[in-house]
Amino acid sequence: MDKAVRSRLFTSALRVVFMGARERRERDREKRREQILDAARKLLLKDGLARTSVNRIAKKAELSVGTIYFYFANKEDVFAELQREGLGILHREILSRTDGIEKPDRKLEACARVYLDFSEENADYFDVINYFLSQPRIFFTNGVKKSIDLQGAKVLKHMEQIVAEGVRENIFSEPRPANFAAFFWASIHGLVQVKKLRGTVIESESYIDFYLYSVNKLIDSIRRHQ
Amino acid sequence: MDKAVRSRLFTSALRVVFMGARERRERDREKRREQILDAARKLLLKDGLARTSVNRIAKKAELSVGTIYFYFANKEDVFAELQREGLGILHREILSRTDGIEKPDRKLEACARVYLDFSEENADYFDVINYFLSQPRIFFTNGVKKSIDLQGAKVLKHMEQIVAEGVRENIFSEPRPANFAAFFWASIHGLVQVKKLRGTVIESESYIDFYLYSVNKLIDSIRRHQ
Amino acid sequence: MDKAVRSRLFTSALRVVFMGARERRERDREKRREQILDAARKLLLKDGLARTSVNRIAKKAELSVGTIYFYFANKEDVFAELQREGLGILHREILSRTDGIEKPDRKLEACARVYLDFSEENADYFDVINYFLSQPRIFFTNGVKKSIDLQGAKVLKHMEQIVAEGVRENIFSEPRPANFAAFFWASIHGLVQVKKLRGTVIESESYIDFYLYSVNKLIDSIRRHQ
Amino acid sequence: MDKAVRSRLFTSALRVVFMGARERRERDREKRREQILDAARKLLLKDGLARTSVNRIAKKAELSVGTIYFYFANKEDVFAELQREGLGILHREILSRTDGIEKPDRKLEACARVYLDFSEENADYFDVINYFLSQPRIFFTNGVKKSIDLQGAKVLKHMEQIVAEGVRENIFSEPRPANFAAFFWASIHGLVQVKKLRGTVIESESYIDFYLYSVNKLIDSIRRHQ
DNA sequence: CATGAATGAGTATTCATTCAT
DNA sequence: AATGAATGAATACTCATTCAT
Repeated sequence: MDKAVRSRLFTSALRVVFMGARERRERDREKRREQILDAARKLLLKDGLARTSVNRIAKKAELSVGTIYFYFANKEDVFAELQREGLGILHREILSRTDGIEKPDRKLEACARVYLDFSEENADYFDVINYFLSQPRIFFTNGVKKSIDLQGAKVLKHMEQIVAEGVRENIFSEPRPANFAAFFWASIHGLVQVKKLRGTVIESESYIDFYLYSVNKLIDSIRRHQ
Repeated sequence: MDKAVRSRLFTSALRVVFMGARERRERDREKRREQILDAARKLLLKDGLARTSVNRIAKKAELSVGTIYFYFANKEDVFAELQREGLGILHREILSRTDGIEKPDRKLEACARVYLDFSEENADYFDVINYFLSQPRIFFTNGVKKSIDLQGAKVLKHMEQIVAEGVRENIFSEPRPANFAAFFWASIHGLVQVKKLRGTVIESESYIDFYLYSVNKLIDSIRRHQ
Repeated sequence: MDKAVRSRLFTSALRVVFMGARERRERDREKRREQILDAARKLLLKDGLARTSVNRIAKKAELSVGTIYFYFANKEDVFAELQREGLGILHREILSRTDGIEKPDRKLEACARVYLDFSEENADYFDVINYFLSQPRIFFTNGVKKSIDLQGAKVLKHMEQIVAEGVRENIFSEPRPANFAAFFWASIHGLVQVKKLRGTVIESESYIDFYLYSVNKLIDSIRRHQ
Repeated sequence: MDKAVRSRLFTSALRVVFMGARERRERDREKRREQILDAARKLLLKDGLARTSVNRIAKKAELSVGTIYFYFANKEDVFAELQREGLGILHREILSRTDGIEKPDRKLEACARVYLDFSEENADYFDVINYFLSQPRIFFTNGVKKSIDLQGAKVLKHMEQIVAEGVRENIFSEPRPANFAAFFWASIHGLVQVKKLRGTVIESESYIDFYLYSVNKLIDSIRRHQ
């Protein structure tokens, strides 16, 4: 083996080691963030926002408080991330479960079903979203709010397109699809929130019947009558 | 005078004295409770839920902290009382502002307007209601919970009656007025909650336009089409 | 012993007990305040303002943090009290040690000596005063500042009166005694502060000589020359 | 070529290479130090002493925290350097602003004015100086302390020379110019410190009037009376 | 040489609640 | 029945410093 070869080998070996180190670090960082978010999510869902402090997150994540602040600028930032995550999942879910459906009205119904399912199957994420929505007054700084709203907007945009599609196909009659999408979402959100009152205030036989009854009323309100 | 007579006389005399004292005590106790609730309410309306602590209530009421805990088991108990108050205000407001209206559809619209107004003008009462409603676990004693539910049920019942009225007058078509009332309320609750997103997710020109647009869609969904 | 007497005795006994309790409580409160101030003073002088936190004061005083805040509204309030105390002692000291002296110029010199002595014998209190004087920018809220300044003003007022006396006796010539008093105090304060530099920047044989040399220069500056 | 010769040649060759490298390294090191001090200075002037942390210096300097600790043992060490800078600025300022002035009494007055201006215009440098001066214990390594004292001594020396000059010119009468310089500086330092009390303790119309009134009294105290 | 992740004690202040009197 | 002193854990966030890589 001559010098040149040896040198080249050495260099490449070094590169591998260095690349590996940098990559590993990056991966470690991502892992730490996830570790923190996991702890935060668990606490939030177990004890509620009020009792989810940075100190408790740190303890749960088996990290120091300082470390939390190394990875996140704020307590706010931690929760914002969780909300973005949740909205992302919701969005993908909606996309995949409206994909095979032809008729726009069925698509809207599917959206509503996905929302209810999401609130049950991803109860944790739903609660995070719900938490901030039902929080009295502002909690997020503007920048963070914008970024969350953007994720939320994706969901709404999808519904809006379904409505527009229905209008084109002469199934729906609605001059402002965006408005209806917002209305639709606000309503099903309220309906899902109210689920916990079944048996007392909501007397209906079964909640799912009540939910679908309501969703259909919502869809009917833009259905074109011949 | 024999012993028995003397005894009876004595007992009845005692009763008179004790009744007076007991009644006075009762009245004093009620006065103190009111005094505490007054202070709590004032602080709630001035500083919001988060900044209304027992210590501050005590200072405001010119009583000691210990006294607060003599009359209320918890901080939550104080707010539970306020929530009942809030629901009472909402109920009376709805009654009075639907009173002069003839047409059931206008009445429903008025209900929705009252709800929005209440969330703005009595923002702190609204927050208290919302706080306890979006809380996952129950921490009220059964009696307290029942009494709150009762107040809430009154509101729904009133809406149900409006729907039933509309059905009788052939303006609405709805086989289950109670269901629709619940749906209506859940929807407008969601719509009010979503107000904080105006400007980002809710793009509509003005929130009130969006709100009324939505409320009318809701009412349209049970309107009889000729 | 008849009933009336017994009743009166009982009442008076009760009063004694109650008075005692109230008084004892008052004394306890004063004792606690002193306890807190003692701890605060010790820490301030040992570790400096920056390291004198409420938590440390509490630990030193063997009390809980909450208790500190029960007796003082602020960290600021604690230190303000210390400063007031110190200024009070200084004032009394100046009064007593200028009392027997006839000549105004000797009186002023005595003031300066008291200030130096105070900085040595009550080094702790002097340091507290000095600490806040040498603190960059504001530390106290307006109300507190006013109250401290009032104590300080007493000291200055006394010096001003000495100057005015000297003017009346034709020993001093100074149209604005208040101005001179402030100047005099500022100067001797600076001189005392600079004591720690003796041996390096201040080369003079003995510090006390340097101090008296300076004080006499100050007094000479208003002495009437015949 | 014997071993010894080879060795000597090798050593000298090495030295050449190393000297170059060492020098470059030295220059790099100096550059890094400067880079750190620049950042520290900027933060100090922008946010004040309290908010200038090592982490923030590192961020500002676009270096890692570790690097700061490679070049400076302490946070204090960084500020010690800045203090030297501050004293240097003060010295140069005094030199330049007494330069054109003829009369020694006017020169002294100018010194006093420079001191006041410095405390205002270079408030943060003044704070650093004051901070270390009013600190009770020494925490500088001897070398650092010496170097600071030297800078401070330069300022005093200059004042002493002005006094001596005045004595020679028969304007001043002062057997110990060094003593007076120290006295003068201690006094104006006290006067500047006391500025924050204007409006309460210092009642004078305007602080600057009070300051100049005082400075003139100081100068008068060594002025030869004919 | 340089990095930057990690630490954990530290900050002032608030809080619901207890309990001896 | 009422008081009010006392608690101490809790809050979000910062800091100087260390150390493996």
